[in-house]
Parts: sequence; C-alpha cells; structure tokens
Amino acid sequence: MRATALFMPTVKEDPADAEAVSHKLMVRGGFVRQFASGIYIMLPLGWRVMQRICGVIREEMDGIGAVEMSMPTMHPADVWQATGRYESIGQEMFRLQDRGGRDMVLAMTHEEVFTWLASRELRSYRDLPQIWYQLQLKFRDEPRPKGGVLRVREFLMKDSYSFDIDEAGLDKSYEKHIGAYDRIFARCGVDIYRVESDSGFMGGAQAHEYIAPSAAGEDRIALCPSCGYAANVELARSVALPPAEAVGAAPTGEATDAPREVGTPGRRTIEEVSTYLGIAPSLLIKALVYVAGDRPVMALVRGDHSLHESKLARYLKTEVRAAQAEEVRAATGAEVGFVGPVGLPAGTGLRVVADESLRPAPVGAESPWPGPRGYAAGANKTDAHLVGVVVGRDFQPEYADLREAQEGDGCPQCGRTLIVEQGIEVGNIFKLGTKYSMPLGATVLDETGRERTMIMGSYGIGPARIAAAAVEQRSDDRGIVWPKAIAPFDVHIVQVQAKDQVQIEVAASLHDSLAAEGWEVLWDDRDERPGSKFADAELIGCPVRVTVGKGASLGMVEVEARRGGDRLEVAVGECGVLVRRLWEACE
RNA sequence: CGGGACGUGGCGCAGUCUGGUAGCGCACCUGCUUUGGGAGCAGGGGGUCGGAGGUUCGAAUCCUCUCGUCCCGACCA
Repeated sequence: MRATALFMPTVKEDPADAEAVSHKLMVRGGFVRQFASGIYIMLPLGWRVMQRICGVIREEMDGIGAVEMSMPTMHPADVWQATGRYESIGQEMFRLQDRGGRDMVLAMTHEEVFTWLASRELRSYRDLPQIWYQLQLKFRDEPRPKGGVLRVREFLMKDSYSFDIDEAGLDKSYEKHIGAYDRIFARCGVDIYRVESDSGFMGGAQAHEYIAPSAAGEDRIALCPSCGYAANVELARSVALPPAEAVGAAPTGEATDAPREVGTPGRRTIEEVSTYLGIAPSLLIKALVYVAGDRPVMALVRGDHSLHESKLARYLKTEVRAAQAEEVRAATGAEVGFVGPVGLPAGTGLRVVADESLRPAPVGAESPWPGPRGYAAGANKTDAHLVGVVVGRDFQPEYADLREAQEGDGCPQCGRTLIVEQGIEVGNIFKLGTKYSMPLGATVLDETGRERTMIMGSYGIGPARIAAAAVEQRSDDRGIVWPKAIAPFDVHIVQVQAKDQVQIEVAASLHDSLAAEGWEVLWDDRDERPGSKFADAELIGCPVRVTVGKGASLGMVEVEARRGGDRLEVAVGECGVLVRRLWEACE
C-alpha cells in the first residue's frame, strides 16, 4: 500500500482534549478521530488494527468450536421487558420509538436476542452445546465517556454466548473461553490478569474480568504475588492489618468503662480528628450514611480504610447512594463529620453495618493489641466525638465485608501481602445460568423427554480496548510500538527521496517482493521531508522499517525494528531475509 | 448526579480581567531554493470569536440563558 493512496492524517501536536497516552497517540498517528463525545471514527490505520485484532479473535473463537453470526443492534423493547432489564437498566440504554410509537432500544449487549433465537431454534439436548458469537456494535449512553477509545458510547465488541444442558456443560464452555481468551490476549501482545469480578447487571454466578495493567485503566485489582489470588477490588476479600501503629499511643485504644465525649470543634475528616485527638486513623471509626433503596443505613469502616459502595450494595441487595447532608442530619441528628454508631437518636431504627475489620477479636485470639479495642467515633452531636468506644459493647452492628482491598492487606487465601494494580478491562466472562433462558423460555428436551432450561454463559472482548491497551503498554516517547500481530502493517518502507528514480525503483520492487512473501507493506512514497517521514514511521509503529535512501544507488537499504536495536544495512536482495528475522524477534 | 475548566481560521494557542472592531505558531496554496531526523525566503487564501438574547455609541471581551467538549468524583459487562 502506497502512503499516497492511504489516508493517514498524522498530527504533530497532542490533541488538547486527550489525557491518556493511547488517546494522544491514536489521534496523532491518524488511527482515530472523535466525532462526538464517546463516538469515534476509525480511520484506515485504526481500522486495519481493528481488523487484525478481530482476525485473531475469530481464529481463536472458531478454534473452540464457536460459530459466528450477526445480530441486529436495534431491538424491540419487549424482549428487554421480558428479562426485566428494560426497567432495571435506566439511562445507560439508548431508547427510541419507531414511527408506530413502538418502544425500541439500541443494544448495549445481546443476551436477549441470542437467547430469543436459541429459544426458537434449539429444541433438543442433541442441539447442545452451542457457542455463538458475533463482532457487533454496542451502544451505551455512558455518563462520562473518557480516555479516547477506552470508554465510549458506541463500540465494537466480540460477544459470545454458550448454551448447555447443565452446569457441567457450562463449566466446559467457560473453560474453553478461558483458553481462547488467554491465546487471544497473548497473540495480541497485551499483558493481562484474569481476576474474579462482580457479575453486576449481567447477573449470574461466577464471573472473571481480563484486566490489562495500565495507568489509563479505570479498574483496580488486588493481586497476590505469592498464591495468585486476583480479584477486582470491588469484590476482593482481604485481611486488614491490625491497627498496630496505634499501639501504645495513649490515651487511644484503651477500653474505658464507657465512651467518653470529647469536643472536636470543626474537625470533620478522619485526618482532622486524628490529628486533633492524637489518635491514629486506624483507631477511628469512619461512619458513612447511605440511602439504600429509600432507607438510610450507616456503614462503618476503620478510619484508615475506604468503603467500597458496590460491596455495601451487594450486601444490602439494593442500590445505594451517599446521603445528602440533610438526610444525614435527619437520620443521626448531627452534622456530617460527627456521626457515629453510638448515641443515635432513639426510635430511628437506623441500620448499622460494620466492616469485618471492626469485629472484636475472639477472646484469647492472638493479637498485638490484646483486650478490647477502644475506638474514637462521631458522637452524633455536632462538634463532638466519643473515645473509648468498644464495638459489640457500646453498639451491636451487623458485620459485612465493606472495605476496599488496599495494597498491603493480607491475601485472603494465603495471608501474604496483596498488591493493587490499575488496569483496563479488555474482556470478561460470565456464568449466567438461567437468568435469560428462564424468562425467555429457552428450553430443550433432554434424553428423557423432560423440558430443561438451557444454562448459559456470556463472554465479551473489546477490540478497541485491546488496541488501546497495547498502545498503553508498548509505546515509547516517539510513538506506538505495535505488537506484531495487530500492527496496521508489518513492514514500513520509508523512501527518503520521493522523486529519486533509483529510490522509486528500489522501493517499488521491495514493496512488491515483500508483499509477495505475504507481508502487509506500507510504502511511504510521499513527497515529504525525510524527518517527517521517519517521525511518522515511529509514531505509527509498524514492527519493521526499511529505509530506501542514499544507499539505493549501490543496491543497499537499511532495516531496523521499531522496538529498538541496530539499524542494519543490507543488499536489496537480502532484505526479505532480514525483515523476517527482525519480525520474528518482535513480540 | 456533585465539583472544576474550556469553546477564537484545519490543529495548538494568545487576546477577555481593564469594551474600541482579531493575532501568533503549525498546517494549507503559489514560486524559487533545499532534501537522511518534523527546511528557508517571498507571496497568498481562510475566522458568524460555539449559539441566542441583553447592556453599550461600540462586545471575542460585560450580563443572562443555552449548546458542546474535557477533567476529578459518583456511576458503569
């Protein structure tokens, strides 16, 4: 492909509205352009990358016996009403009406249609198992698109759906996907962690996410380097360190006979109260008021911990939101910053849920802080806190895992130290069970003639996120270093002098011979300054560059790998061999 | 949804506070020179200053409303 015939609008300066490295480089390299918030145009280079990623995905999906098809993106509302998601999803779904006033939606995912199809066409256990997939657009009205192509409102996704007669079959389909996904990400050159995840609005029993570590990612995952435990922090279990740093820091931590009130004028935050009272944050109780459904709930974590709202929501089995200042006042009688579990106004019946780390140690348990632990907490009186509060004596909360796992916590499996990493969710897999097949009546007859509801799984991968993750993980200060399997071209020929007849001939014959060997070749024949052409080649990031310049008249060209290493001068006839060698050495 | 910021030629920005009729760099067009790391000289084209309303003799600039975009948080397969 000649560059003069390719539309590749590169840009020298970073776009003003880009933050993430991948966003900047994909815009500058002429891969994508933003059309509207969260809606992107894939330019020729970007589309080639997408096609290559999709090609890898297709090969691996086909390899586990999945079959590709294509589903509509506009659905009548009734299928979504049947599964209850029409009501439960809310504003994230694009909705519209047809001319007859019928409610329609733009698909955010395709469980409903695939299950609808399965319910009509699969009749016998002999038809199972099935794995169906597609590469299709999804529409989600994200509240906040960001990070270029990372979080968008319209995007391509590989989604697959498995249909099995029983749980054992689902387990097999799930395992097959794990195998395929491992190969897909490895081939695409993206490092990933497979972590336990929340099944969220997909519902279902078990779920994993594939997280590509990157600073641009929105997910945080807790990892145990010792035993391999890996989970999204939104559900990661972990063992809190004891508040050891406070040991001996009298008068804190001592259990007096009863809580004692102390004045804390204007000290609301953990840090302010901690400093003012001279008590370590880990010996403070952080009390947060939430509205769960329509009722207020008080959630407690230790002062050095963070509450994870989705853990609270999962425990309460309802959506939660932070209470407004007036709601806090109504529930506790105190201003925000001074609320606590002791001394709540009588009769409110406020539900109090404490994180497990606040549960009193069993008698005789080994602890660096033997005996009851006295905490400081809000007094439910503006400008006052209580010290010497003993959990279980002064108040009786429910206990649940509410805290966000943090770096340094103990691994729930082996007890060693957890680390926390940030990353991009590039894929996920869910065991759905009968969440969709039941309401849509997707059943088959088993060998005894009995009607059985199919057991389903669903599995997603975001090709554009793979591309962005690859850029995030592989770029350098000059531009992108594409993994070889997903680069827009394999070989980038830079012809230094566009009008030099010898160089034209050498470049043309190289282009043709390399293409004949099966390489995708980009031939930069533009009449640009050499400096721009080199800079563009590095920005665009194809694995191997061949420079046709001064040496051409002597039959010599230069070959080098984008990832670094020597620039080798070789005779034109040797070029193909060297290209292969360098390409094979690339990741 | 809460908080913050920004909309000025294609791109990146200055000008706004303190009102006087729009400027810089890059890109683009023409010519000449140049050509292995984002050229030089000369000439040239291109802007409803996001939109609407208002104040004023006069608005990119002040006021009101509105639309768009980004960032932090919340939310989120």
